[in-house]
Amino acid sequence: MSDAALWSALADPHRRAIVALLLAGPRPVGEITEACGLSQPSTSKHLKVLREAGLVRVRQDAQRRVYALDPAPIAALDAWLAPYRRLWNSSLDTLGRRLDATSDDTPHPAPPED
Amino acid sequence: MSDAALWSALADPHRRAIVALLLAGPRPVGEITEACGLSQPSTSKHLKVLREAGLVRVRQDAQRRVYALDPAPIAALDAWLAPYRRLWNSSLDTLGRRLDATSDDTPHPAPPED
DNA sequence: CAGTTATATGCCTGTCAAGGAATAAAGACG
DNA sequence: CGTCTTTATTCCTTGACAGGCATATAACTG
Repeated sequence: MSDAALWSALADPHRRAIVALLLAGPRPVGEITEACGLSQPSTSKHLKVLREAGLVRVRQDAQRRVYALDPAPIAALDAWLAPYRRLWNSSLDTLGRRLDATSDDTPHPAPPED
Repeated sequence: MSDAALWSALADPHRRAIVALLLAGPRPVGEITEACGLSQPSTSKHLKVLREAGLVRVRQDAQRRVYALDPAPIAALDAWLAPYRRLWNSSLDTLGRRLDATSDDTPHPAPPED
């Protein structure tokens, strides 16, 4: 529940690396271990945290356990920062100029899309 | 710099509370202290972390220090989760949780794309 | 200047999380 | 059944961090 688990899970750089790796597709623990340069027990522990935060799901394949990303909690993150997104959108607008112009929202659809 | 500072700053619930409070507008330390039910030194320390993560800026007003949200780092967060957002958008599509059987050499071809 | 308000810092302590080594558990396979 | 493989768990140690208290710093006031 608590996005507390979500935040603290993603607070760790190794865990973010795992999540980023799983973005490319499901992986068994061994591959995650190697790709992230972690020890096997460490990987298992991190995966446990991610699992309990709901960020990953496991599928068992023989002795292997294939971990896959569950994007739902990240959607929660997205929801969390939604209010802030509005804020920085407007602050991009009024970068150096503070015009108390008319309340006519200038629809400035110039997305600096990179 | 490193979003490491950003993540670890936001990992703390009190700090998230402060950030959420500042979303409504700039506040001096005293108000933040009271609104979040923190002690004054604790508030100052949290604000220091937020400051070093670039999440807040200070403006000095007599003896008071008015803290305001800086939305830029949150934009970085948004950029971070952009790839995942695509993922959960598409997973909304495939509601019926189909776990792909990528065991041996499943070529993993065309998704049923209806 | 002394005194007062508002905020920041230092020190100390308890707590919690991470990493490493060893080991357990579960499945495959001769 | 014994063994190998893959992953999870336990124990232990260490380091980081938050909280509380006292105190320092800065700015205003008289």
